[in-house]
Amino acid sequence: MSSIPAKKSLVSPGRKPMISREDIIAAALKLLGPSRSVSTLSLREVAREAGIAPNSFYRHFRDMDELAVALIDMAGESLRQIIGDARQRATLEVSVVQSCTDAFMEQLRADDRLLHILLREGTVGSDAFKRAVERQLSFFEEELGQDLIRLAALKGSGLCQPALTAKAITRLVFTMGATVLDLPRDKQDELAAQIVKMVRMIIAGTQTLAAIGAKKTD
Amino acid sequence: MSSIPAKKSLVSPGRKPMISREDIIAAALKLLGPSRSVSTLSLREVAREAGIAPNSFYRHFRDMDELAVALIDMAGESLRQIIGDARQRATLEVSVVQSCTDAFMEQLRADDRLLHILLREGTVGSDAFKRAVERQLSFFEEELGQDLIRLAALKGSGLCQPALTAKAITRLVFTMGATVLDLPRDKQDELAAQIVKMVRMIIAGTQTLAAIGAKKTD
DNA sequence: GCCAATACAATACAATCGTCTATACAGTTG
DNA sequence: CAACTGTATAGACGATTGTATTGTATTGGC
Repeated sequence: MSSIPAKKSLVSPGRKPMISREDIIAAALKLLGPSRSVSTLSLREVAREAGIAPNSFYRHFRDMDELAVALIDMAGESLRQIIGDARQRATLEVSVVQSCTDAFMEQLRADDRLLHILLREGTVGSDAFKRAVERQLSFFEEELGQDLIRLAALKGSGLCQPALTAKAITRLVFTMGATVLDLPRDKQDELAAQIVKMVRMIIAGTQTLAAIGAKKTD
Repeated sequence: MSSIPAKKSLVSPGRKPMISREDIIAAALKLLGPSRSVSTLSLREVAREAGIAPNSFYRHFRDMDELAVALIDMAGESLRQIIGDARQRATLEVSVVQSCTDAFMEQLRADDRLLHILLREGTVGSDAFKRAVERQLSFFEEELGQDLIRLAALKGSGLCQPALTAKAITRLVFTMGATVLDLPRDKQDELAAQIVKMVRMIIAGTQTLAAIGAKKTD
C-alpha cells in the first residue's frame, strides 16, 4: 500500500517526525475493545492516546476513515498470515479444516484487536470501510477456494462450486467468530466446537451435491 | 413491551400526549438508511425529526439505547411474521426453503428499514443492543429448527443436530443478507441465488452426516 | 371556575467534536 | 551564521451533543 506523504525528498530537511503512522495505529488499537468499535473513535481521542495534538493526526491520515481502512488491511493481512501458517502445519493426520479453525479460534481468544475489527465492523461505517472489509474477506475466500479444490483432488471427493462453498464457510465462520467475542470465556469453547461442526456440514454438503450432480450427468 | 411511564394513575388528568412512542420510532426509521446506522443517530436528531423538543424524548424512552432495542424487537417480530406466512404458503411443490428465502429476499429488496437494522447492527452498539439482536436471532433459530425436524420427518431424510443446522443457516443467511443491502440492484438477484444454494448445501450436509452417523451406529 | 397533574418548550450548560490559522521548533542547506 | 522547510503545537471557532432546570400550556376532576 502507499503511505500518505507520498512525495518524500531523498533527504528530508525539517524537524524529525516525533510520531509515525504506526504509533497512531497502535494508539487506536489500544482504545478499541469489546465495547468500543472503530466507528465510535474520534480523531481527538486517538490523537490524545497517541500523545500528539489533534492536528498532527492529519500529517499521517486524511481522516479517521483512512485510519480505519488501514486497520482493516492490517487485520486481513495478519489473519491470512496466521491461517496460511496453519495451512502449512496441517498434516494428513490433522485436517486442514481443523488446523485452520484451531488457529482462528486461538487468535480469537488471544483478544487480537485487529481481528475484532475485521469480524464485527463489516456492516457499519463508511463505504470505503465496508469495501475494505469486503476485499479482505474475498481474499480469504479465494485462498480457501484453492484449498478446497486441492483437498477434493487429494481425497478424490467431489466438490460442488468451490467458490460458493468457500464463500459460505468464510462468512459463516466470521459471523460466528464475531459472536464468540461477546461470550464469556467458558462458553467460547462450546461455540468453537459448533463452528467446526458447521464447517464440516458445509463440506459434507458440497461433496454430496457434487455426487448427485455427477450422477445426474451420467 | 412496557411503556416508560409505568406508574399511571387510573384517571389521568393533564394534557393529552401529542406524540406517541410509535411516532418517535417512525421518526427514527425515517432517518435510517443504507449509510446511516442506529448507533450514529443522536437523541436530538430523532427528536428534531419527530418534531418535538429534545427533552420530550425522555418521556418515551430512557435513552437512545432503549429506542434501539425497541427497534430490534420490532424488526424481529416483523420478520418472523413474514417468514411465518411464507412457511404456511409453502406447498409440496414449492419447498419451505425456497418459499422462506424468497420472502426474505423480497423483504430485503423492499428496503425494509427494520430489516436493515436487524441484519447489520448485531455486532456493534451497546450490550443491551447486542443482546436484543441475539435474542431475535435465537427466536429464528428455534422456529427454523422445528421446521427442519418436520421437514426431515416428512421426507424421511436424516437430520444431524437440527439446532446446530438451524443456527448455521440463520447466521449465514443473515450475514449474506447484510451484504446484499450494499449491492446494486442488478447484483442482488445473483447473490440471492447464491444464498439459496448455500442453504441447500447445509441441508445436504446435515442429511449426509446423519446418514453416516446412522450407518456407524448400525 | 379552580386546582393539580401532565406534556411539552425554552433556555442554558458543559463537554466534545472536526478543522482552521498562526506560530514555535528542529533539522538541513546554503 | 542565516535561510529554508517540514513537523508539531496552541488556541480558537462554530457546531453538536446529552441533559438539567425552569416555565408554560392544556386537560380532567372537584
